[in-house]
Amino acid sequence: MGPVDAHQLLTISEVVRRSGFAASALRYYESVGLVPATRTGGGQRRYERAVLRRLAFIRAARNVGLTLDEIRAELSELPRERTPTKADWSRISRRWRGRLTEQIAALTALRDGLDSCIGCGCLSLRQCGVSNPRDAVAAEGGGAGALHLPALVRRQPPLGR
Amino acid sequence: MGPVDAHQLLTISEVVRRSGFAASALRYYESVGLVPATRTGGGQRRYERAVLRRLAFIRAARNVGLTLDEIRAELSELPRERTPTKADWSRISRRWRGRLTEQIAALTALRDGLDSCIGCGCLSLRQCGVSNPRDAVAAEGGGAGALHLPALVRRQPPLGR
DNA sequence: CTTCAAGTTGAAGCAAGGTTGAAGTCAATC
DNA sequence: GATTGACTTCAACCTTGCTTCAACTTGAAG
Repeated sequence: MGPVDAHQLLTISEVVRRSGFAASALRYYESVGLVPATRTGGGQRRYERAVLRRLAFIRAARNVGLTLDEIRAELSELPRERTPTKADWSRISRRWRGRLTEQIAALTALRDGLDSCIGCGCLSLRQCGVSNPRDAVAAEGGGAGALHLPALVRRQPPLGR
Repeated sequence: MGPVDAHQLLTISEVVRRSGFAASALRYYESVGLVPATRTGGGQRRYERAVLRRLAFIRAARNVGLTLDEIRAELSELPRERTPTKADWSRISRRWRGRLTEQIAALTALRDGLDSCIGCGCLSLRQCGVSNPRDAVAAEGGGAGALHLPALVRRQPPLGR
């Protein structure tokens, strides 16, 4: 097949090549309503050029740590089928920035807590901020100052509903 | 039952209360060989006090982003059943520190890339470092400098291989 | 027309880290 | 001795974000 002529519609393999997403991912994205595709008479997918931008947005959002659901929400906030303005993008990227800043702060706090622990062997439930973010202990003596770890960072494991 | 007497063995519910882990998690940890428990004649779990420290270690390691497998590896590095020395702990926490520092650097780079994008609307596959870490594009014109995002940070969502 | 890479589908699988439920047991109290 | 609450096991299920498979069809080149 190949990138033959200056068609305005792209085959899935061209989108794969140009976006870096796997074909299976593209199909999956279509199935969950993230990335639209039209079809040929025979049922093959044809993508508009605009999906490349959409995919770039998706990848960026994934890098920032958003789930596909969250991405869907953000995408739906961009007025359907008018090219996003700088104001749109600016609003969104400011939110992402805040999110990243939070994550950074949390990790930094964790690392600094760790620093203050090195060599102390204090890894005790009651006293150590690194093992005891948010003071999950309740009774058992007055808790020392606990490291507050925002959920964003704690979110690394799926958490189980 | 309750924390009746100064037994040296703890029931599962006491460990739940004092560690903050769910009982189901404790059972799971035992099943994967992370946290040992003895049994009463009737088959109920009894925990030694030391497991509280072990659980604290596990929580701290989870916070740092280790998987249970990695945690098992680190725990096995601590000589079985001698109380870890400060040197042991220091060695480990230095590793964790490095890991956190990497994560922080990656997030910071991502945020700065975002900063340089705000308002530019440039979210294009070829040019935008935020959407194009590691330059996944191959051909299609000379790629601009791409943000290198270590896997560590990308790991926030479960990832599915 | 033939050929064959490229495309299609739906269901199932994987990875991690648990949770939930059913069905039954233990232990301490009324 | 009966009730109650804490505990047990085991298998099945959950979530996210895809990938893989098998079996078939399209479509463009020769």
